[in-house]
Amino acid sequence: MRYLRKKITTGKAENVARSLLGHYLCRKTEDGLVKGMIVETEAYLSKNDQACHASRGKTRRNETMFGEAGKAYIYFIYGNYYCFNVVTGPIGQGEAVLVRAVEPLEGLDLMRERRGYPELDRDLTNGPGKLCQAFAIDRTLDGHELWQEPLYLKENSSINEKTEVKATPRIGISVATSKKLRYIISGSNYLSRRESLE
DNA sequence: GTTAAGATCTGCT
DNA sequence: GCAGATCTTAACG
Repeated sequence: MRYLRKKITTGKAENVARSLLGHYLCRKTEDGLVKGMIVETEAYLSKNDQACHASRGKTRRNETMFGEAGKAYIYFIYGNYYCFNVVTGPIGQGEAVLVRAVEPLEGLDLMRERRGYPELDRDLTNGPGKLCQAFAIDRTLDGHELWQEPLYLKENSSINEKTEVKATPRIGISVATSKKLRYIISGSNYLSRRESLE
């Protein structure tokens, strides 16, 4: 298994959001390795997207969003939680993909410890704040290059060609709610919301 | 300096 | 299904 080719994280956020599904997110700390498969993402565009942090220009918080594709954009929200994004656009563009949920694969015990031993394994990582807790991701990793340790993307060379991807409205935003920029692996048991019938 | 809102989660009903 | 916790950020004065 190799590191994810950098070009997969480069391009229009909608396309990258779709492409990242099924690949792996890995996190190494001195406590060990944690690994999960990406099952849910959201695209945040730079233009005509009021929900995107970059839509009102560069600030100290969002400046990595305007940086190089393949870097991590991490921000703190609601007084308690971090959200993890992959920057996708060329320098100056301001687009990114929010990783909302992964399926836990390795380091389950470490995730349980960090998450306070939830009853169900899917509660380890089925939400942007939860997966950051399980993966020990915080602002110190903002701007980190995702093709090297200790936080990196790895290729899944055996993604099922028949994997069904669905696009739905994004979650938790109050503007631009009609755009279908949330992408999920249909049928996954590790999504942040139960798949609705559409 | 002050204030209001936020790409969420948890626990309770 | 819904309200409360919690505090950083950015917009405004």
